[in-house]
Amino acid sequence: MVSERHPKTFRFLKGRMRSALSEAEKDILENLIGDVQQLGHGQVILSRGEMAQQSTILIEGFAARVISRNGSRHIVSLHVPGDFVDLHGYALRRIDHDLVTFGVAKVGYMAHSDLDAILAREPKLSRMLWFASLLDAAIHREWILKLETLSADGCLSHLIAEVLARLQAVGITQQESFAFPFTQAELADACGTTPIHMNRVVRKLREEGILEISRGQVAVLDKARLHETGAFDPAYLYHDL
Amino acid sequence: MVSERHPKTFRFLKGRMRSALSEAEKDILENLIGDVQQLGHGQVILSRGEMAQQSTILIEGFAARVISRNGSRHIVSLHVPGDFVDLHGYALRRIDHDLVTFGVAKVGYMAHSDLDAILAREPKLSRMLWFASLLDAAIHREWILKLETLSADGCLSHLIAEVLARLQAVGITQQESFAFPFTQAELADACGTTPIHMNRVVRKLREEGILEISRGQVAVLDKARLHETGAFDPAYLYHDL
DNA sequence: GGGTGAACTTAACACTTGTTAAGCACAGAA
DNA sequence: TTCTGTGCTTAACAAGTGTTAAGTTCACCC
Repeated sequence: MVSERHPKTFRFLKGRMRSALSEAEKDILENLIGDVQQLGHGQVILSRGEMAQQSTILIEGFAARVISRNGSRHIVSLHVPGDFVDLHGYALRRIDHDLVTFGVAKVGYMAHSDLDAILAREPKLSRMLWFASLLDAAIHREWILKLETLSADGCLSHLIAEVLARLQAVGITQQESFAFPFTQAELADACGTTPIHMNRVVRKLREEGILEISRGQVAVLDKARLHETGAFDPAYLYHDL
Repeated sequence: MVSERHPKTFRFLKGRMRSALSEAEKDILENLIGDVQQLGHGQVILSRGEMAQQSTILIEGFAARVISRNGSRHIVSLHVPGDFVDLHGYALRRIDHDLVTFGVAKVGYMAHSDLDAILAREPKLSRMLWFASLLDAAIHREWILKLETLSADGCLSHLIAEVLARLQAVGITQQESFAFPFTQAELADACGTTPIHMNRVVRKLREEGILEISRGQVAVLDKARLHETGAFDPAYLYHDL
């Protein structure tokens, strides 16, 4: 873990809340980030049951919310730079899952006492924080829908389409190829299937010329058909707000 | 639709936020409910794309968030009395699904302009509202987990176990039998399966003496085994907060 | 350069679930 | 009462997915 203080820019944070916040408000938020750490792959940011005194914003890399139940691991959400990965720990206190980094990641911490001050004095920022958690809930609902309606190939397509859209929204990638440090077994954990079946699905999408996944790298070869097989419509990401 | 003004008590609202709010704060919230309506079965409280000027609290009956996609309907969340069913419409403005009543329901409305006032002047209440949406997100995550891990019989068991726990938490039922106006086809919509398969599952749980579902009435015959087949642990409902 | 382990790949078979088709039970309307 | 529609039930078959068991590839370390 490498630690640094008061980094100069958080372009992701600025990028994310672009239209809704003034520069002054963005500065308030940015200055609340007291400590920044570089984490390795598979580090636990916050584990189940912990009472957090701070919340975490993901600055670089990926993170996921992982629930382990009788031996098997399941991924219930994914996070990209700019996300408050455990903002809900602020109001909920106790958290029912682990937060784990995927690949090398940089995170910033925000003390809950500072969030108290925001809630007391900055109604517009409060609403913004609230909005951030509602966006999480909207993404959860879309995951519920995809798990209810899609078969495993559609589910993987949807997942990749979502990650691409979210990365592009924060300006990390313009191309349709990006680093994505998840193994096939972990993709299976996020789609509610088995590694073996995930492998069948990966092969199928590769053979159809839609997608190429190998060694932590994803290349979207045919975005239109990816969206089609994943029934993907980005409206739920509220990128226009 | 029958309309009444300023109902005397909202025991469900009081029941839900019991420990966290003072009586004075509960009164503030309660007085914000401007209009109360009695709705019939299958009424749309709010439909996709609408820009709501108010949010809805469910006082009696059930409601669900329904997403229709190429002809088929899917249920992504269920609501019991005491829930703000579309609080997220306040911060998100545009909503990506329909809200539909199941059975006869009574709802109250809260103007967004009044919520603005709360956010500006009542930090503790603001936090409470935020908590309410985080609770929704926690329930969403549990649904994601159950859809990823459980087969259809586990999924139905989990659904029934959750509804029972939530009804008991707001003090509507002490027994393990309750009115639940959902058809097998609608239960299938909520579990991501087909009506035919839901019927197999209902029969199986009935034959095993775990559950009895008929004509909109559910009777839990063996709660321990229901929780076991549904891998149900109520911690995610945060009823202790 | 060979060994090691993790990730990936493939195959065969069993089980779960979807599909199509049909008939039954029950409540409400005429 | 009969008619009618909706919800429920069942069966047979097809498709999707889980399980078990191998084998392969690749990066990394000795």
